[in-house]
Amino acid sequence: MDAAEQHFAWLARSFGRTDYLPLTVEDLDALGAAGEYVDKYPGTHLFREGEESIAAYVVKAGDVELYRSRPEGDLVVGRVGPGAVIGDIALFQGAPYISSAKAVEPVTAFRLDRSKLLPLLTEHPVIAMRWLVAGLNQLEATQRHVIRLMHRTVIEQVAELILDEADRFGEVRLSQTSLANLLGSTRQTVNQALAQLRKAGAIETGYRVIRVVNRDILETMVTGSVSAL
Amino acid sequence: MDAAEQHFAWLARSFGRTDYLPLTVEDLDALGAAGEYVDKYPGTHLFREGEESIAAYVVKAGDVELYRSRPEGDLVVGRVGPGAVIGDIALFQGAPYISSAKAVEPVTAFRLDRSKLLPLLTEHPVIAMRWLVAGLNQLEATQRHVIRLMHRTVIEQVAELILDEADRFGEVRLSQTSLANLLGSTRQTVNQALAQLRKAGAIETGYRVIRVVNRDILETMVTGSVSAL
DNA sequence: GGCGAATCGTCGCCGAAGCGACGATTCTCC
DNA sequence: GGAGAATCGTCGCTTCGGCGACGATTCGCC
Repeated sequence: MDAAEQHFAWLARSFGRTDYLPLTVEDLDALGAAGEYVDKYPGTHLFREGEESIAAYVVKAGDVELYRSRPEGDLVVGRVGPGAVIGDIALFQGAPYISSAKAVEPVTAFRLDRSKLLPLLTEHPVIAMRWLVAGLNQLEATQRHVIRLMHRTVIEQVAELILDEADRFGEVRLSQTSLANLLGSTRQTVNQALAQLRKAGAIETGYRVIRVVNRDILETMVTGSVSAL
Repeated sequence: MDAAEQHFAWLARSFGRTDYLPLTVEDLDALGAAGEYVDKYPGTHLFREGEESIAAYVVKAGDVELYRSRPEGDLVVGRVGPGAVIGDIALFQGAPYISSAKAVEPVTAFRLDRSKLLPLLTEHPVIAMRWLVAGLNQLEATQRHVIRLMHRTVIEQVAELILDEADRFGEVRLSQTSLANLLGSTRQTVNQALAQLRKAGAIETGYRVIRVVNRDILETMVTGSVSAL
């Protein structure tokens, strides 16, 4: 295992990961040579809506929020973590970025410029297919997002989001305002839902943190099939 | 131009169409040889949620409705037309179909089996990239769907949907029930919105048809940036 | 330790929309 | 052309949630 392989091994593990599409060392080398790492502090942008699309990014660490600006306020269309590819839609359409990407944590991403990306994908079909799989995964997540938003009360949405976002300590480190943005709701309404869940003994709330106390209660709040992927 | 090329020329025109990814005759031949045409009557399924994913489809003609079943009722996650690729998410994930696909008009689609698809994409990078572009277009449409649904009154949603779906005669041939499903709303509420638009002189309504009378009024109903792609 | 900014907790009001109900209209098919 | 199914038009009731407001709590930083 040479240096490059080790350096980019995370790409092989997380980016469009599938068992039937192994990345060779040559693929990884080519990928690594076609871009460079960028670090972003929380609150800074990888790109903004309306800018000319010149690069796509593969997220290595940290969460990125994708949102679109509307006259009435920003609208979060997704929140993605390691392994996700962003900015590629606009890139392949040859159009300006259709959403803004903001780091919500310290983010490390791998940046691929348009000029180098197209030849790379043409010459390395496996990378193109990995990219495809990553895009389709994102599509699936967005469809789930739609489902989560439709025909459900805020308390159901909140319960499901907490189950999804809780880390291994059962904690969700988000302000209630961010939570509300993710659900397309308001802080006040989300707060009321949290109050109900708190009274039911399902969670505890604190400053920028929600702790899961009783997972079962949360799961029963989510009507219908919880694990119906 | 030989027979095969002519026969599959629609693929080159509609499927993940981009200027920088021309399909060669060999590409088209390979694509044509890897699958077969299927015809579906309105109301019949191309595949159903939960079934093992064995094939993906490229729609040639007609509209297909993608929906997921929930205990509370079906939820339409998208409606796609010619050029769209469906069923590929599950296929590449190696998981059961995550949504059902139902023909809402007479549909002709090109069916590609899993076993033939993977080698095809690996050997024809341009096809893989076209596929990728098609997937990303779908992702973009789904994001727009999210935006259309969030923080908007039903009348705004209805106005926008009518503008999107109207054919060249300014007619939308959908029952109000289907329309409501597309928007995740109810028939009654949609009907009320249509009544308002009718009183405003923007549309006329009939049995399974809505005629656009005054496009400008509709556009002013859609708050914010109409053409902000 | 103190000060300003961010976040949380909670009201009350009101418009939007889901839901059930019922009759009128239109289509389809025999 | 007639029967049954599908669709449309419209009420009224009720709940959900957006919105403004205000005070309490917590955090970061000097």
